[in-house]
Amino acid sequence: MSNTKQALLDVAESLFAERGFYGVSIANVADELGLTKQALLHHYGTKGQLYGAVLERISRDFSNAIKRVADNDQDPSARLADFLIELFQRSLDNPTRDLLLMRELLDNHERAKQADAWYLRDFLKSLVGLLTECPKWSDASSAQAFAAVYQLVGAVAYFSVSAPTLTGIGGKLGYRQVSDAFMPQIKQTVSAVVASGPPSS
Amino acid sequence: MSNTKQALLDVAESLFAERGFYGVSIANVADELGLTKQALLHHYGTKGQLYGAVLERISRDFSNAIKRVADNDQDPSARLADFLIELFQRSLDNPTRDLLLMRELLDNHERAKQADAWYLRDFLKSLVGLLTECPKWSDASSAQAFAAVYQLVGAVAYFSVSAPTLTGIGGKLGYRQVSDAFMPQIKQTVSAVVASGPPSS
DNA sequence: CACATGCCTTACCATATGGTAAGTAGTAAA
DNA sequence: TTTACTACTTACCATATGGTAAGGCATGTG
Repeated sequence: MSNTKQALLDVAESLFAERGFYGVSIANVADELGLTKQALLHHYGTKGQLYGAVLERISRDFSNAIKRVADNDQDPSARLADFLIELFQRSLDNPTRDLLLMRELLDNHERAKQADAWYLRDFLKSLVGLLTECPKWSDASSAQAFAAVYQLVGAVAYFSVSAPTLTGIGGKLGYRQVSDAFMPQIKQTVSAVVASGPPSS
Repeated sequence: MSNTKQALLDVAESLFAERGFYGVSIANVADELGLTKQALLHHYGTKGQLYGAVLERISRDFSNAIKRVADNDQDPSARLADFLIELFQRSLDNPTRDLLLMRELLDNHERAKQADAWYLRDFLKSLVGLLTECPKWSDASSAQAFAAVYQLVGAVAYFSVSAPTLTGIGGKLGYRQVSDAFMPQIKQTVSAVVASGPPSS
């Protein structure tokens, strides 16, 4: 991949995350690099293809990260925690991607519905698998395990995209404090969920 | 408020939730009612004002719901659960609003940052207040309480906006099962959080 | 040298968009 | 009957947008 092509992808990822698909014109992206939009169209045939390339790269990075975590072999509950902490760390390191993926969840039901293409699919499958390996969860239905796991993933994703707003409300210091408190809190919740098993109906 | 004005607001809310501010033109909204966009501009001077009116109505409804729950006087942990269940119910009843508010969280940091205008502000304040009234949380920092509460709110909001995607993946039946499992799970997590207090550092 | 190929530009275009201006039909008060 | 107001409409416009067409320029390659 050429240098410009890569640079266009970077800019596009950042702008799409910030303002969404409709909020960004291809001219906006090209301008950022001092190019014309036709230069962009030379590398990526249409706006849709550019957006697709952005998603594809994210998806690729995501699967790699999953594999990395999946390869360690502790007990299920520890790996469960590791998975979620990996997710959380990635969110803190690269919050723009969470923005973009959240937008994708809102906008593109059609694409998201194709389970194969959905970036979270393998991740959730791994998590549910790990949870049902835990003693208290061995008899839980997959729907129960999924609900438990999705609750945790959702908490992290929502917190991540809230960063700008929370910073605005609490100031940088306030946000920092909450952010510091969030990670241990999630860990503790994971432990509690693992330890207590599915809710008794 | 005139009949048409109300109808325009309804359509706008639904479309903005579905496609976002930039994804909807005022002509789209007006067309839905067989009107011209100038009819819309007659009632709401600009597109931005229309969007503002949509948010304002949601915010109003939201505060009313908060007051309703705040008026019952059980013990803190039960009211905490009530608050979150109210939130969850509202989400299930009216998922489009969650979409719209999530978009607002992503798009409009400036508006969201004005704490006064942020729809969740009072809600979160109530929740944090209730949590710190619980015995185990009396010594927790406000950042800790906020992190704990935000985790729960985020879980619910994220689940709500995931509905279309989850339905697409698991089918209507699968989504129904997960959705049924989600509410008890959240309740249990609330209990666990309240009971265990902030994580020991 | 001729010629192709990759990267980019200027020109151009059809369409959509938010918004203004001006006017029309109906209704109600003076 | 005039006046005024509400709820619209048709006409129009400047701007932005995604995309096409065609060409320039550099770097190889035969």
